[in-house]
Amino acid sequence: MASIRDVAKLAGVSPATVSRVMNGTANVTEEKREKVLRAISETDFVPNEVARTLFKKSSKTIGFIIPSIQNPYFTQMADVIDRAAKELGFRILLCNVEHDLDRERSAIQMLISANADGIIIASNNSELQHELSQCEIPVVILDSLFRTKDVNAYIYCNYYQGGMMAAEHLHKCGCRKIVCIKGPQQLFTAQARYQGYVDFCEDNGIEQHSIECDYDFHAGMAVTEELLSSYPDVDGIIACNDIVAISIYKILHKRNISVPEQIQLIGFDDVHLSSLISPELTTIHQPIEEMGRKAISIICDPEGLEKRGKQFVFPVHLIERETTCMKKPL
Amino acid sequence: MASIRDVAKLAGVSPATVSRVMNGTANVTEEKREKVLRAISETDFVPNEVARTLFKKSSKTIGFIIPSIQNPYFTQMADVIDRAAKELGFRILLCNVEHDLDRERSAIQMLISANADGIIIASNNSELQHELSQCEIPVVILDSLFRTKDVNAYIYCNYYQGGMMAAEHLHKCGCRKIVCIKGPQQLFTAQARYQGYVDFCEDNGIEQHSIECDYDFHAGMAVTEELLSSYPDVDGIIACNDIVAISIYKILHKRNISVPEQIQLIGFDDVHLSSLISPELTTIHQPIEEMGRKAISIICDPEGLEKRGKQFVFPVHLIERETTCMKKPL
DNA sequence: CTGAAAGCGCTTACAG
DNA sequence: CTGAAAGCGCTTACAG
Repeated sequence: MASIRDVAKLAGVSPATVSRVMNGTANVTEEKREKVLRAISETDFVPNEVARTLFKKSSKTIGFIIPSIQNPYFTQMADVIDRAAKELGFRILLCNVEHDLDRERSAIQMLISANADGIIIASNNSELQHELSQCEIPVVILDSLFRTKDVNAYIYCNYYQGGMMAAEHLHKCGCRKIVCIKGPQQLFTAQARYQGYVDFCEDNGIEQHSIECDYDFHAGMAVTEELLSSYPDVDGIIACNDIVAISIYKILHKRNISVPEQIQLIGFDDVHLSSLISPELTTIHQPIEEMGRKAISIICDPEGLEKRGKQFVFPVHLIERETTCMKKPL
Repeated sequence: MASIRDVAKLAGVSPATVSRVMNGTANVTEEKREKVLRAISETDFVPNEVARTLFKKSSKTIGFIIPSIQNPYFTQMADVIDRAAKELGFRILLCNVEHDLDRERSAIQMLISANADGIIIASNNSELQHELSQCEIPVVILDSLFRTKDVNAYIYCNYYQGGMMAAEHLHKCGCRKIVCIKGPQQLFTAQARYQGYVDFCEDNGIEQHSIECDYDFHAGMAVTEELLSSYPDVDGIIACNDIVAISIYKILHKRNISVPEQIQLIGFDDVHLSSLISPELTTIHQPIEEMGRKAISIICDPEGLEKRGKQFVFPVHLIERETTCMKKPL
């Protein structure tokens, strides 16, 4: 690997001059400029980003910490964030922590010590307050609401309303025994969605039934078995997210229970997959694209500074597809 | 952010001593050790990884370059690689390049200049030879076979055999008009699979029919429309991967064409999703776990050195599920 | 316009 | 055992 000194020597100039032509940070005589350029290409020189970062204290990198790389909600978000960051000259360092608190901690430490310029974290663990507070770079907390320093920004959707919408939709469609497969209740997203369901039921004098379930397909399948034996007369299911909805559907299909005729089903997130499977999933749409772009703008835009310490709540909306339908009156 | 000097000052020792107790790289009197440890925790000191990397020329980071984060084959692989790397004290830097050659180039440059300790690249672009050859760190090329330096290792499956197996299976199941939805033919994976199909057809005197299709669901859906109008009497479809198979199924389902009764369908990869959807997908299984672990061991294991420059070809096998079935003899 | 010098925050020979 | 010094590869005041 050629270093800046090798290039300088070959071009007959000082390292400072090489640096200046590379970065266009000062005028250099055309003659030297050309010599430098030639030397760079002859040596296949690539500046060492580590040294640069050490000096500048900025790596033009933003860490994105996600709880699971297997959940398409996060990979879609990663894709959006990636593109948005690239447009502004930043790159994304994706840290998959698989719901492990220790991995989450070490991801934060790693990002700080790697001179990341910001962190977007889709975590729900309030135990990270300490780690998150000691870091001097901007942090955007996605889908969660635990308190940290005031400089951090929060981005999430109106999950409560989403939960309500889901319940209301199934009710309107004629379901009489609606079971809510709620997500892990230590998670903000799951709590809020469930609370929406609960309040809708209370407001309308509807019985409440729920089972807790992790946000992945293994859990979804296991829970469905339990659901069917506990509530043999269920006719509407609210899943905590699309992946769980898909796994619920799988079990129903296997048992020859028809959807939506016998049981109606609604998901949450509206990941691409939800309209790819058959039948297409009725679900609550989250504006993933907008959320991701907002996160990046808070960290990378110069004007983003003003947005820190604030909460950005995005609206959700119902997407009616094929797993729900208006029941014909008897 | 406290630096090693701050800690040293507080503990009344030299920075060298602080470094020694942090890294356990030399004996330090118990007394000083304790002072240092206390100073570290009082200052919330986290060593700057960038400075460390600059000195050591190793970041304990391995880059994993993938063509698309939306394809679960790659996210499953990323998950495996991530875990395997972590076990050996390395971390993964996932670079999603979305099939863009420029992004691919810059990912390689970035990894080199970030002092990555190795690169695993699932790319198919032989134009990267130059970039890949100039780098002094080990490179593992996944799912591809373009020639680079001899020190690079290659990991892939017996795709040719997979293509044959798929054709053979549909033929055995009684399909008489098999259409191969082949992947982009500049890709090694796609070529080899298609060639397997072609050779099986030739060996058995079967007509060949094929349409090219990108490895994603948009392409899959578009191609299916074309397929159905060009081959109205098709009764067997070989998809280039599971995602495309799922999108093919979607269109068939929409057209009320029953699978496997009217048309049989087989995928490739055996991603988790393929057994999650309904009906479960018959597919060709790739040993993703083993492939990922092998890639990491080549880069991170001390003995991995000997494995460089070699090719590791993994076997595939047929997984019969619900989108194919033996037709009853007429 | 351009070079010598200092410094980013670590680590490791080198003395003692 | 421990500190002063040099150096990893850059960049940017500071002079000239």
